[in-house]
Amino acid sequence: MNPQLPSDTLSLDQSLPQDDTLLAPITAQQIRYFQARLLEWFEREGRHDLPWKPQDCFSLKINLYRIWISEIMLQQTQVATVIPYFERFMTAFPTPEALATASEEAVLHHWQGLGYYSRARNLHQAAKMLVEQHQGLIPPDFEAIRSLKGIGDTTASAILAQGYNLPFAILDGNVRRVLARITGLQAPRTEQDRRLKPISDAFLCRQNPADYTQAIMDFGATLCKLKPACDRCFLTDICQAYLHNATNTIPAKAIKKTRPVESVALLLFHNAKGEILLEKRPANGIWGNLYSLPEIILQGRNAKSQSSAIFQLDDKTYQLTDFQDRKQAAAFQHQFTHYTLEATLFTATLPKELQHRLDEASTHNKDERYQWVAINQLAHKPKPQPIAILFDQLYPENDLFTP
DNA sequence: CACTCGTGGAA
DNA sequence: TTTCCAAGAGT
Repeated sequence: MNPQLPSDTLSLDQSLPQDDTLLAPITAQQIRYFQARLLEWFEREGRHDLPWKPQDCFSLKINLYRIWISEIMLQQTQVATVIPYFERFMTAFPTPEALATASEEAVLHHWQGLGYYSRARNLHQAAKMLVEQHQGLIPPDFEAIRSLKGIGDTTASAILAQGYNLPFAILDGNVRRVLARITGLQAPRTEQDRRLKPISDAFLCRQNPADYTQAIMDFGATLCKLKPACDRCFLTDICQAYLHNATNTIPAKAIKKTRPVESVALLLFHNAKGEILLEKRPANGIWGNLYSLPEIILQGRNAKSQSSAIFQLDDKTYQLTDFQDRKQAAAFQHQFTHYTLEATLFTATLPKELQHRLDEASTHNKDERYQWVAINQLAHKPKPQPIAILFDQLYPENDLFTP
């Protein structure tokens, strides 16, 4: 027996919150009924053709690797969006070793357009650790894989449940919707997740964790959606949210916040060779380590970043007003989840002393923050999506900027 | 623990 | 059109 398995003998009365936040008490009978109907439905109408599902033509190691990659891509991202990215990624990096030995730039390039780019950077780092410490084979050990960058509680559990058929319960967006509605859990967002953890554990079908985990996610993604299809649902007779006409208020919705606006100027410089100047963005903030155009913040989204200079070389700083021949060439808006970006594109010429400094630096260091790149090489650089779209418009003869 | 981090689908 | 938010994790 694996000593790390969650307890198989937990008592419902002790582990579940049987109080007034539930519309009705949870019973062992309700759980057995839920598992049986869910697995029966999954067998008949589940999504059995997802490309990361384990296949006999792959080894255990490769099947686990594919499940891992898919789980990272699927974080906060819908299945239909992920599938083409997954196929391209697997062609480029078919094994953990291939991913570990690739450059971060190549990994980010295959992530371009998918968003949340820290996933790609963490994945690359985790692949190196996996190859070093476990020969590329994801071990059946929760703590070991949980310690890898980018793998949290839900992803670790999903990998063990789907890859090793081990009884680890997940708590993702699907499970949150499904189980909050089935049990009728009415609680604010933070308290809700704390309550749902033991509930997810209790509902897990320990005879078949792999199918159960895929089943509850398929159910949440196709029927028990944000706007649920209760008219086609097979669980309305035990769904407390349905029985109390509360599927619209369960689970509790996030508090909505006003989106701040950030205004930036983007600079388009050409040199004598017809190359343009790209900025490799810092590793931490938005679009970390992606290549964009040199940027000046005109109006920040918080009080801290009200404005910034474009270059700071030695003691001299360059701001928008230093480029007196600048001409506005384009403007666009880009909506993030948490703020709105307003960008104005300017063409300008680079002062000669500044151009000399950049030429010197880039011949010495390929990882320099500012790099001259030929137009026909732009497609190979990982870019933020709005920058890729902008390049598509500026250089329509090269139509390879967006994935 | 509240905030940060992308993009596109759905209504 | 605007708004919400999806197979979350890191800080």
